[in-house]
Amino acid sequence: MTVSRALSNNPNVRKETKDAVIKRARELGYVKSAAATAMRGERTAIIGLLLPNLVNEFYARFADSLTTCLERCGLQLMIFLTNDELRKECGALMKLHELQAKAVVMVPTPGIQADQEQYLGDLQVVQVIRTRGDKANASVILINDEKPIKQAVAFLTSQGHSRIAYIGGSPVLSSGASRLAAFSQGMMENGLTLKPDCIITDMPSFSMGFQAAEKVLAQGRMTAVVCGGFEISNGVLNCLLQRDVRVGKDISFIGYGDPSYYRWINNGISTIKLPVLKLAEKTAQIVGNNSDLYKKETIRAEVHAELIFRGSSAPAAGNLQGL
Amino acid sequence: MTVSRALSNNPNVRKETKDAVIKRARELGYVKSAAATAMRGERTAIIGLLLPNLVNEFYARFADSLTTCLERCGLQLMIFLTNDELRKECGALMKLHELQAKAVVMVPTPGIQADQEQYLGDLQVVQVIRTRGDKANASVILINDEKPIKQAVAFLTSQGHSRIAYIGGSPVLSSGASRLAAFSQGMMENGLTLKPDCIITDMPSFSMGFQAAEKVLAQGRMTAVVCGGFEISNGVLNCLLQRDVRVGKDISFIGYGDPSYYRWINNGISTIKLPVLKLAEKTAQIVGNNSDLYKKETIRAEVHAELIFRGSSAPAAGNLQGL
DNA sequence: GTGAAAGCGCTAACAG
DNA sequence: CTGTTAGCGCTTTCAC
Repeated sequence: MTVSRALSNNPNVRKETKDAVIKRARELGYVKSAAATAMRGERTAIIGLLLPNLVNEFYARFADSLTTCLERCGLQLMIFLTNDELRKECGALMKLHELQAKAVVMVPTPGIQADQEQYLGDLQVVQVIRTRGDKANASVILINDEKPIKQAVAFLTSQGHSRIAYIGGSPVLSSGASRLAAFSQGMMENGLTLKPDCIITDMPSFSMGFQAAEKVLAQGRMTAVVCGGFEISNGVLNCLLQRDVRVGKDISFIGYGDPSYYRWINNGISTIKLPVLKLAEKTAQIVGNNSDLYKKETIRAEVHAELIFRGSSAPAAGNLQGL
Repeated sequence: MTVSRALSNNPNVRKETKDAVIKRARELGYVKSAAATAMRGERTAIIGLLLPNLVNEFYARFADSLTTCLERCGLQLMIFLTNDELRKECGALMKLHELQAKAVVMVPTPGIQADQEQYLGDLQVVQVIRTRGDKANASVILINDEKPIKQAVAFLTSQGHSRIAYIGGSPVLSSGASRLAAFSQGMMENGLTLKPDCIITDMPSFSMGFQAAEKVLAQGRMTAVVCGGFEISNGVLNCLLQRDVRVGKDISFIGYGDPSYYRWINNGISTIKLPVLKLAEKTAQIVGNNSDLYKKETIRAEVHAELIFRGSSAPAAGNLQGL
C-alpha cells in the first residue's frame, strides 16, 4: 500500500520511503498496468476515432491534428476505418465500449441509427462533419460551408456563367444535404434556374466524382462545375485533366477541400478550403475536457470553410463562344 | 462460471443453458471487459503504430492499409505520431507497454537506441522503412529502392544528362544512407563524377526539399534532380513549380513516392513508386501471426520500389543548349 | 506514516 | 454439466 501511495505521489508517505520506492521501481522497469486501472472502473485514456478512411487527405490531416491536440491531455487516439459502412461502425463502437474508451469522435456513416445506444455504453460521443439527428446525446461539430458555396456560385455568375453543374455528396448525408441546399440557394439568389440535370449527388468517392464529371462532359452544356465533397472534387478534377479539358478555360472549376497540389495544377484550382486544424482543436477541447462534472452537456459547434480563388474559376467567355 | 463458459462458447455447457445465457447477455447489453481480460495476463488486441506523421501521404496510406489488414485478425491499430523525435517515441512505447499491446510497428526515429529495451517490456517489434541496428530482437521490413534509383540515373544519363543532383534523407537514417549509396553507385556505373555539390541530404521534410531545390537552382548547373524521400520530393517539386521552372524541359525531375497528383502535374512526374500495400500486408502477416509458439524469431523482409516514367524526365537537350 | 481487507471482471484449476 | 476458490494489479476504506 505504501508503495502504491509512493508511486501515486500521495503526501502521506515519508519522503525517504517515497524516494526509495520510486528509485527501485525505476530499476525494476515498473510500469503501471493500464488494465488494472481500467478494471477499477476508471475510463481508459483512449479516444476512438471513426473515419471512412485515411486515404482522403482531409481525414488524414484531421487525424494527424487531433492526435497532436489530444496528446497534450495525455489521451490516445484509436482509429477505426468504417468505409462508410454501418456494420463496421457498430463493430468499432463495440470495441471501444469493451475498452472503456473515454469518448468517440465519429464521422457517422449514412445508415440508420438503429439502437446503437446499446453499443455506446456511456461513452461520450462527438459527431464531426456529418450528423445523424440529435436523438443520441452527442455533441456535434460541423463545417459551415454555406457562405463559400454561395460565394462560388455568385462569383461564377459574375463571370458570365449560367450553366453551372454541382457534383456533391448524397443528401442522405447531412453534409451532402446542406451543401446541396447552399448551392441551390446560391443559384436562386443569382437568378439562375436549377435544372435537375445540372445536379449530381451520390455517396461521395473519387470514382463517383470521376463518373459524374464524365456525365457532365457528355452533356456538353455546362460551363462551370462546383464540387461538394473532398474526394469527389479530386475525382472530377482528375477526369477533367485526363480528358485534356482545359480547366479554367474550357470549363471553370471550383473544388472542395484544399489538397496541397491544388495550388500547382494549371494556374491553381479554386476551391473551398476546410478548417481542419480548427475542427481538430474544437474536437479536442470537447473530448479532452476533464469534465469532473459528469455533465453530459452536448455541445454544438461550427467551424467555417472559406473560398479560395485561383486560376480554375475564370470568365465563361472562352466556352460560351464555342457553343 | 457457467455464464463465463457459455459466453466463451465452452462445450461443457448444456445447449439450452448456453442459449439462455447468451440471450440474456444480449438483452442486458453485456460486453466483455477488455480490462479484466488484459489483467489476467493476456495481451491486448492492440498494435501500436509509430509514425513521424500522417500528413505524409505515404504514411497515411500505410496506416490505412495496415488498419484494414489487421482488422481481419481482430487487431486494432493505435497510432502515435513521433515527429521523428526520440522523446516522443519513448513515450509512445511506454504507453504501449502499459497497455500490454501485442506488438509495435514503428518507423524508428533517427536518435540513438539507448536502453529502450526497458520500455518495450516483451512486446514484439517490427521496424519498417528504416531500421536501427539489429541489436534488439526486432523484425525489419525495408523498401528496396536500389534498383529504381540506379535505373533513374541510368535513364537520365541515356538522355544526355550528366549534372544530376540528388536530394534525399540524411544518411543517419538507414533509408537515407541506402538511397544515397544507390545513387552514388548509379553515378559511378554510368561513368559520372560524383561532386559533393550535387548531393544534398538532411532530415527529410517538405521544407528541407524546398530549400535544397532552391540551392540547386541557385547553382544553376544541374540539368536533372533525383529525389530520395517522399516529402522531400514534394518540397523540391513545389519549389520548381513556384519558380516557374519548366519541369521536364528546363530541368528533369524524378520524384520519390507517388502521390496521386504526380500524374497530373505538367506531363506527369516520373517517380519511384513505393509498394505501400505490400508493405502493409507483410507487416500484418508478421504481427497478426498468432504465434502460439512464443518464437521470437525476428523476420527480415523487403518489398520493392519501382521506377515510373512520365513526362518530367526528358532529354537534356533543351537545357544543355542553354548552357 | 503504514498496513490489512476487499473488490473491480474474468477464467484456470479443481471439486462435486 | 455446474459450482467454488483463487488471483491477475490496483486503490479505497478503515484500522493501527
